[in-house]
Amino acid sequence: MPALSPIQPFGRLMAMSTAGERGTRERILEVAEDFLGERGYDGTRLHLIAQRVGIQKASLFHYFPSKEELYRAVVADSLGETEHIVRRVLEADLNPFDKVRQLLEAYVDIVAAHPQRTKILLRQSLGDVPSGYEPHVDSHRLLDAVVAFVTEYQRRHVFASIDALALVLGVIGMVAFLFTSAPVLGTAWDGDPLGARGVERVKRHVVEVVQRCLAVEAQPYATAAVRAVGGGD
Amino acid sequence: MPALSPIQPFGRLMAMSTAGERGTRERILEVAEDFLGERGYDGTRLHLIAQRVGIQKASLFHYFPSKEELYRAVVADSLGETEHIVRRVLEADLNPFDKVRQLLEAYVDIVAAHPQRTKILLRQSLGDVPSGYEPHVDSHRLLDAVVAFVTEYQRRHVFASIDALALVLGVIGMVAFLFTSAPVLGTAWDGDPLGARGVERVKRHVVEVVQRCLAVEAQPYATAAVRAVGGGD
DNA sequence: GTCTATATAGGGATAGAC
DNA sequence: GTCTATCCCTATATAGAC
Repeated sequence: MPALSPIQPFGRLMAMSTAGERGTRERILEVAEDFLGERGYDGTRLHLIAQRVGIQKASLFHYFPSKEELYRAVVADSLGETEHIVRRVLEADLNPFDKVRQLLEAYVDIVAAHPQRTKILLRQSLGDVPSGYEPHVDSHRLLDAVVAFVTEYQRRHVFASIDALALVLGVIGMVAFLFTSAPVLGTAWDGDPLGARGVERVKRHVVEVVQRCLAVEAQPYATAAVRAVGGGD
Repeated sequence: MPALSPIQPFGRLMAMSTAGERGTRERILEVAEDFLGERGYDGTRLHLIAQRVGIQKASLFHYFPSKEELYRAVVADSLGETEHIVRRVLEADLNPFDKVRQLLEAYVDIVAAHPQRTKILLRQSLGDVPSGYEPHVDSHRLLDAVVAFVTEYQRRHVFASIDALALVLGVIGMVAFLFTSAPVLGTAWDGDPLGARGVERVKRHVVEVVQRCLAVEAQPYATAAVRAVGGGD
């Protein structure tokens, strides 16, 4: 039988059994990710995971010692891929505004491709984790890297001096909420936000917002603009 | 756990029992709001609510027929106050940019004053509701009203023609995430985001972001807005 | 209206055969 | 590695005394 490493950075890609079939363990992770995103940790029922995978509930415990360990495995998996992709863009050789664009587009793509993961991370920030679970330091590292990138170009006056940490955190929340809320709140949203057109729409919007926020020289427009147009009715 | 807000919105004021003392029912709602925000619907334990209120678990069922009904009562309460405040600003007689500012400041204040409510609403958008629960139409109405306000001034070319629905939804997500994530993710965030300074920081940031987004002629790389100001009228 | 005691269900986890 | 059967606990909810 194949060696199943307990921790798998991008495990799903390579942890195939020698028999060539797709690992049951990987299938469990997929299904669990779905349920954890959709229903949260407390709302996730192991027997439903087993049912969808097509095994008995007890068999789950052959692969994961507990519900909490299953949760940790799912989270580690999710974070790993996101970090990998974001870092690659971050380290690319691009001019800063293009890098911002690519960073955002890549991020939106990830979120759109794995909405359940995003929900899990959102839930984490809400404190929806197994009791006694401490949030990952990994995500901090990634966050810090992005903030550092922004700050560096602010120092050089290429980006406007907007609150960098707030901007980055805000964008994460913005993207996450756009995708998760649209099915519920967005009656006016045209079509499925996770569909091709929806993703493009989110992408376009987020890029525009952030580029406006980072554009230098665009500060005192607020009241000025409205007066210029003669607004205020 | 932090003390709960002394402010009593709407229903809680009048739903006194004939016994005449300060409503136990209201106290239950307060505590339940706390737990529902902090732990989610599935994660909320009735016996803990009872414990904190200082009654027996069974007594809860004297006031609410079920956990789900308790949840509905909490949500109705929360939504009511938010809608009331936002609408008041929305209908005020202000120039559009000032209205945007006040709208945002009021919203941030509400969220900061009742972080648990925000979490509950965020959780709703994640689908974290009692099974068989259908999301509120009320919030749609409010959302539509805000979007209509933005759209109207876009039509008049006072606001830039950015995706209005995405902007509004995005801001909601942004604010919510800033408050909920900072305790978890924001190691670099200076102090408690829900403290006075944290709230001001969020407020300042959100106002800046949105005003940049709505400013006409402030395309990335462009300096049109600055020229407009510099040139005077 | 609040309590004690209990009913009932369901969930996570284990034992052990195959 | 997967199954059946079951343990054990906790959670919602009810019954009924005071």
